[in-house]
Amino acid sequence: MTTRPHTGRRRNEAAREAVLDAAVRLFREDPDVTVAAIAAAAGVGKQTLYRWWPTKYAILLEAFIEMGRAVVPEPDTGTLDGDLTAFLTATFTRADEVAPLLRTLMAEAQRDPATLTTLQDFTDRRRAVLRGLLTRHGVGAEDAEAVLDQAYGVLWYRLLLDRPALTGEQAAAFAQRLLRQLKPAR
Amino acid sequence: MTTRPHTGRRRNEAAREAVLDAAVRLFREDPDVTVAAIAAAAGVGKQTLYRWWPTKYAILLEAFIEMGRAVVPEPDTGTLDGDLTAFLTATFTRADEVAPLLRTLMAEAQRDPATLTTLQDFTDRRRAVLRGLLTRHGVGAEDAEAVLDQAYGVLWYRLLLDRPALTGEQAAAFAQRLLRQLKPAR
DNA sequence: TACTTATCGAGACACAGAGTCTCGACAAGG
DNA sequence: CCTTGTCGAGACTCTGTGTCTCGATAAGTA
Repeated sequence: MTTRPHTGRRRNEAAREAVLDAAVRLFREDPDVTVAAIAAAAGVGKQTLYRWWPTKYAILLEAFIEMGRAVVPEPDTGTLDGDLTAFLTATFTRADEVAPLLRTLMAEAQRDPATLTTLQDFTDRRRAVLRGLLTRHGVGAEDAEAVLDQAYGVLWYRLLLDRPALTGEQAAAFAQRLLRQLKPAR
Repeated sequence: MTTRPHTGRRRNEAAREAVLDAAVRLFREDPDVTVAAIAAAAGVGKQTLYRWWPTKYAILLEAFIEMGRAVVPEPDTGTLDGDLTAFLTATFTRADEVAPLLRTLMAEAQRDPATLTTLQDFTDRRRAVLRGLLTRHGVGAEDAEAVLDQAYGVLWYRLLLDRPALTGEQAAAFAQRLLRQLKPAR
């Protein structure tokens, strides 16, 4: 079956960006924004939202993933210690800006399987970056997975319980702890 | 101002327990149960629910806290290694039973400040138990707090992203990791 | 140019669930 | 017996979701 060539009016890219923008802005202040409010803020009809996204959370998720594409720290200081410290301090200190969005997305993931799947994909990609950093420096697979769980575990745990994110110093100390627990064998 | 002695019909304890029971049972299968469904399952009028609880999540939270009162493992094997291993294996392997309830409560805590506060209290009490275990064996405050964050961080992180809870062996290995990262000074 | 197709903003609409209100019945104390 | 507060039950309002329809518009095709 060959795909029929596209006909008709094309999707309005400006409208798409206005919607993503409005969603991020409004969700930041109120996790319970209405679809109508997002549409109004974007200067768009409600049907335009439902044409392209299944729920308002799918809008937020898409916007968030596009935002995150730019901000993936991948330090290369030459040492495991230096790279891990740089990665964790950058990750933790930047968490506060996006905290309300992440909290909303994680909450929605608990009731909507589709959101959960997409959020899992997102977290898996973040894990992959840190995993690459670790294995590049010779950390074994078992050690690496444990460090991943602990690093992102602490990040999300504090985030969701509304505890302040780790400061730069605390994140650096955390990195030292994680290094100290690696299998002595390596 | 003295409190006026109570008059009128007293609260029906049987109804209260039926409501808590029904809430736990229904929330387990569907995070989006309606208030009407809980009332019907408990054989109770909706107004009875609203008279005693502000939201359906408050019902679940109260039921959950009562449940949890019975199940607080506090091992005493004599060694830090033994106690921590026992505590973590018990905590992680029992997490699956209550996973759907915890996920629902954490999700609600992201939008309702009152639920967040109560959930914080709950998690603080759990932290206190593990903290007591650690300090009893001479672990320093800084080390202890870091271990608490990591232990409960990993638990919640895997729970909320719908990853399988750690098995007994994995939890034991996790305990060893945490011990290995303690400040060498002690 | 004319025709076709799919999008656009806007708004009406149906539907579901939260939360309030009222009712007559009932239990406990004065 | 009288007052008070709870009980189960159901009607009711209100808000937000999601669908449907409308005329207008943009893009490709004949």
